Amino acid sequence: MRPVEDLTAKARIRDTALRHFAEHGVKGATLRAIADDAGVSLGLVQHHFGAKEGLRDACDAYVVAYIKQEVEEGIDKGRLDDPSFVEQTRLGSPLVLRYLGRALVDGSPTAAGVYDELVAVTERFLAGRDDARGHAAVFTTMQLGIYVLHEHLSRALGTDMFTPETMSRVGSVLLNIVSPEFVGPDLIDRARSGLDRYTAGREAQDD
Amino acid sequence: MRPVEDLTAKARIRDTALRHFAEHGVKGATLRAIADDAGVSLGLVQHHFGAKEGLRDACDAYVVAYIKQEVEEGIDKGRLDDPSFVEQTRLGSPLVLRYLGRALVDGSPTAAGVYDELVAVTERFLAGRDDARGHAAVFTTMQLGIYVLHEHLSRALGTDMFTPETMSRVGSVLLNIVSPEFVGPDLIDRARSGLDRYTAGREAQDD
DNA sequence: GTCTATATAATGATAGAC
DNA sequence: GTCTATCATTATATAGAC
Repeated sequence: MRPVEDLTAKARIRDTALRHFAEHGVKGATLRAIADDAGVSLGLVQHHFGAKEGLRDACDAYVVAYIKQEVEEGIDKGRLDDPSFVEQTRLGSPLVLRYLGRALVDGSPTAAGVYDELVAVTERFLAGRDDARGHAAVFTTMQLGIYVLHEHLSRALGTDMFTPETMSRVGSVLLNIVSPEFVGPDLIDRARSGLDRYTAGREAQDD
Repeated sequence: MRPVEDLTAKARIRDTALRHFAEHGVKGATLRAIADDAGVSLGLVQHHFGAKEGLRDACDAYVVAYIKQEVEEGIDKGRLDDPSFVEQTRLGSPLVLRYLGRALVDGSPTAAGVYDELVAVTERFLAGRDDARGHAAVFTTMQLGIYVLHEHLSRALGTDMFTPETMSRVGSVLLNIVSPEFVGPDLIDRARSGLDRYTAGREAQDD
């Protein structure tokens, strides 16, 4: 994990904006607060990103690229078991997911595109079912809803939902709620054993 | 259904604010646009509600009172089969649910209270289970997520999700996704037959 | 690349007339 | 209760120096 001092000012501004947009929404966040928090002047923010819209676009693009890369490395290249990959995901994903959730509510076209893609993937997985699209859409929406409402879920659970322990807990609960009929019993089993491996690995690591 | 002209200006402002806050969030909505849309001056908005915060509080209070009344009449008084009650709910609920979803994201303490209450009710229902609170929290969050992300779900489904037909569709899909083990097979059956009655009644009504 | 200073616009809040 | 006019504040955008 590289220290923040190593990042260029531009990257630092973008990272800070990601946090502010995720927490307050695009309207609620201010360029001044972002500049202050990133340790630069307001002018520099404008210089690098032109307008607020430009900064938002940069955040959108970053998040899409991040997700794309995670999918490629984790699924396509099968690095889901690689400890360094898991660690990297554990650190980077919460912010990206919080940003994505908020962007969905704020009406970002880019985020809408990600949503549509997730629905399409799920629909292909459910191909042949009765109303595959409806099931894919509702299921995807419910899962994303967890990230969008992370603040409330965290309050209800008593801890930040993005901590590894609570992510395990939420994942486990999810597997109990979803019908095995729906996703297929074998997939549920695979997910459950994957979750167990993750939890076990985390506990070993924390020692 | 009473015409809008019958409403006092104050009620009209509040109704309009409900829509604007639901769509753009509190930060994104402007008092001017609300005043224009309600057909009154900016000054009158301030006169009736003092500040933006006051208007938001009024909306929060209205929504809580609405939900409370729906629960009382629908559940406590068992009017769930009464056509006039169903019709009233069908007209009023979409806006209230959209507002509630957005208020949850905007961080309204009142909305957070509603969320907590819903989790508590669900937890009592699941009492005795392993990690009842966790299951109640995740399940409640996923259901609310559907309302929060209504815009995207509607796009994915190809129609506004708050139309009666699509509400039926979503409800039906939901019953397929949730494990009978989780809520209990008898409740699933009851919900399914309730949904069938609702759908049948609606179709008869639409003739 | 980075900063300071300034201009411009939008928005919420206030005051007072009718 | 309702309006118009004005003020004050905040935020974004621009210009230009270093």
